[in-house]
Amino acid sequence: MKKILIKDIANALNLSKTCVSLVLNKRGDENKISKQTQKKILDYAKKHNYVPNSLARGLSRGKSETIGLIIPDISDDHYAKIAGHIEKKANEYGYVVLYASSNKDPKNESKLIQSMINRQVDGLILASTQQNLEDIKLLKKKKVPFVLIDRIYPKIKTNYVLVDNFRGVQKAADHLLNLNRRKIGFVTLKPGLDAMRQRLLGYKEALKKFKINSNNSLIKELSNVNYEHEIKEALEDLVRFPNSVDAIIFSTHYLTSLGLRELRRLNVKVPHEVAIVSFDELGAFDLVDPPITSIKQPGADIGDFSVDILMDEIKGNEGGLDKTRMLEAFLIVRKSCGAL
Amino acid sequence: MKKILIKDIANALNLSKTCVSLVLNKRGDENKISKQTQKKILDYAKKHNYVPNSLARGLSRGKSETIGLIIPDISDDHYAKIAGHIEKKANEYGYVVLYASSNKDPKNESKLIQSMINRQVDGLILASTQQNLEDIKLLKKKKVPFVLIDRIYPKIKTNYVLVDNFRGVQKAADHLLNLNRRKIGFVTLKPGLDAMRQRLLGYKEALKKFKINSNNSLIKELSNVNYEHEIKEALEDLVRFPNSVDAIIFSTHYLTSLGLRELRRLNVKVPHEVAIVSFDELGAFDLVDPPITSIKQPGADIGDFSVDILMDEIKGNEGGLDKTRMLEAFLIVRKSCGAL
DNA sequence: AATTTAAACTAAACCGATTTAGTAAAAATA
DNA sequence: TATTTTTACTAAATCGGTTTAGTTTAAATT
Repeated sequence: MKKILIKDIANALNLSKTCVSLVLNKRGDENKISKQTQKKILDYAKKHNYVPNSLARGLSRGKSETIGLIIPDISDDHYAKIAGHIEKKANEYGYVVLYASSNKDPKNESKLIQSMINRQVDGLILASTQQNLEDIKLLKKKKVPFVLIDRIYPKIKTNYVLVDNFRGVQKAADHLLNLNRRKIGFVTLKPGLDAMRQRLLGYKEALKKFKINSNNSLIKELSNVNYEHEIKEALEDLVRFPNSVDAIIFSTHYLTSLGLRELRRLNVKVPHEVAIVSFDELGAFDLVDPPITSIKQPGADIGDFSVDILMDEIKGNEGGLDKTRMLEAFLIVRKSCGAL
Repeated sequence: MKKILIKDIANALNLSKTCVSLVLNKRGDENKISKQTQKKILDYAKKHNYVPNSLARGLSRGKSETIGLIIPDISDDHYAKIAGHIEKKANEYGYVVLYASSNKDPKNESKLIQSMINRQVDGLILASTQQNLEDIKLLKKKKVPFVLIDRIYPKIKTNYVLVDNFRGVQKAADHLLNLNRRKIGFVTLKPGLDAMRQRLLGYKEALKKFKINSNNSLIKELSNVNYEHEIKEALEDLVRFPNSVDAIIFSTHYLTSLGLRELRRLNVKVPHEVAIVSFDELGAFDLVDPPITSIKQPGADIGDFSVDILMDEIKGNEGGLDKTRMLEAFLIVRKSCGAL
């Protein structure tokens, strides 16, 4: 029951390695290997359960039927969902996924890109830390097929699969405004990420269209490392006079969770006193008290489209068409915004 | 800026490939390569940013510094968390993770195991479908280093990292019993998985110790494919006379979510009329109305221990000591059980 | 001075595939 | 019948490393 190699098949059938290899790669006909010989080889291979050594094959062909996926953190709900879809779709194309989490560290990300490349991945899908301009440029120059998801490098033209953060938040704010909420707070993270910037802009744009002056004291930008503490003060400030907001938009799901806990502590009635909307959601948001109105990101589409584009890229099409797919985020209306 | 190979370094410095390879693998001293030569090689390599081609290296050494991780589904919260920890820990050991989801299909799992092996992974961590006895036996026979997590094959002695499902549920039931709930329902999946069997046994054991006869009509075993529908009828039956339960234990988090929705639809007051406890939890369970008492699985430990054991296994120790780590699950008490 | 030993490397085989550039024998054509 | 084509393969190079078994030169020992 030990591993069987091409050489073994060749020896057993008194044929050359070449012949066996050709047949096993379905290139027997075009190379005029007789039908009988082909059958003999195929049968023998099946019977002895031959499977090629992917490393050897990858080495000699310079490809590996593997794509690399680098994300900030696989244990984050959002990325886990995307990863699941990417894997499924990649499998359909006959590819396997090698994944790695950068843990939001650009240095780490850089190493991982290197590591993926010398593992001969055929392409990369990357939710970048957004602080790796040089690596991305290099990928482009080296013509490594890749797709950036979720995060944008404004200076680089390439393949992107993005969510329309701007419109997403705008929808949420519109919704609140239409429900006659006028003092809307916005709790977000400092704009290290373009996504955060876009969400803030979407918020401002919505207010503008309603002819409401955006008031900076209603906008709370928390530090990426210390948000768990900062959010307490931020919410107290939003809720108290003179701000006295009647609604809050949280720019990401974990801020929502933390924020809601805080609002409860402050004895603020949601949604009567303050309505809330969350960008992105967690599994049980519909069961929360109150169920949380969320802007839902299309995780399945992000996964599917990124693989589709990557496959295009891999299959030659080196025109370098720089495909960008901007996906819509949807508002899921529940009770927390006061609509129901 | 193109890829630089060992051959290139050798040529540039007028040395042999052997010499360069030895030095780059830190085997220069033991092979008596002069310090100067070593420095020359190292400097040149650094300067030109040499990184070995992992496929070539893997092929020739028969190892790849990669471990394979096969789980039912990466987008499941529980497995995503575990995967995150496995990756982190593996990285500490200098390993990379190749992951794949079996989607709960044994055939698929079987293929993935094959695929991982001919990618020369140095070891496997496997949350099996539990219907792959043959493959697991084969792994053992072939002495492939591997660790099974979360799922057990009672017939196979090998390395396991498991959660004590029995004790976990027992704790939950004890807790409810101590709160004077006496008619406790148990909603679970048909016991395809040993974990489910253990949870059921834990429930029964707790009742037994309290001298309560377990009543089969209080136990609802739903089909793995159709539970979303079946749960409705199951809950109605539990809640109505003559069953009229005063508590329910759900054997996994998604049953809890579905179940809670259903209880709301039935206008059952949780926890006043019916207390609930969930095995395993979802991110926002503390925010749900009411916050859900859960039996929390030690995801971090599962990840860490499984990698530790696997590394032991890989680093020789072929004694085949069949290490088993049984981890405790903890009860997190919140309002849904009526305690607070 | 002859022989051993040590230092500092190197040639070539190997890992297990793929692929290029043939070749021998049979069949077709002139 | 001699030549060309076609059929049905095969030898050997290649991918980019690692590793085994030497080799050469200088230093140490007898």
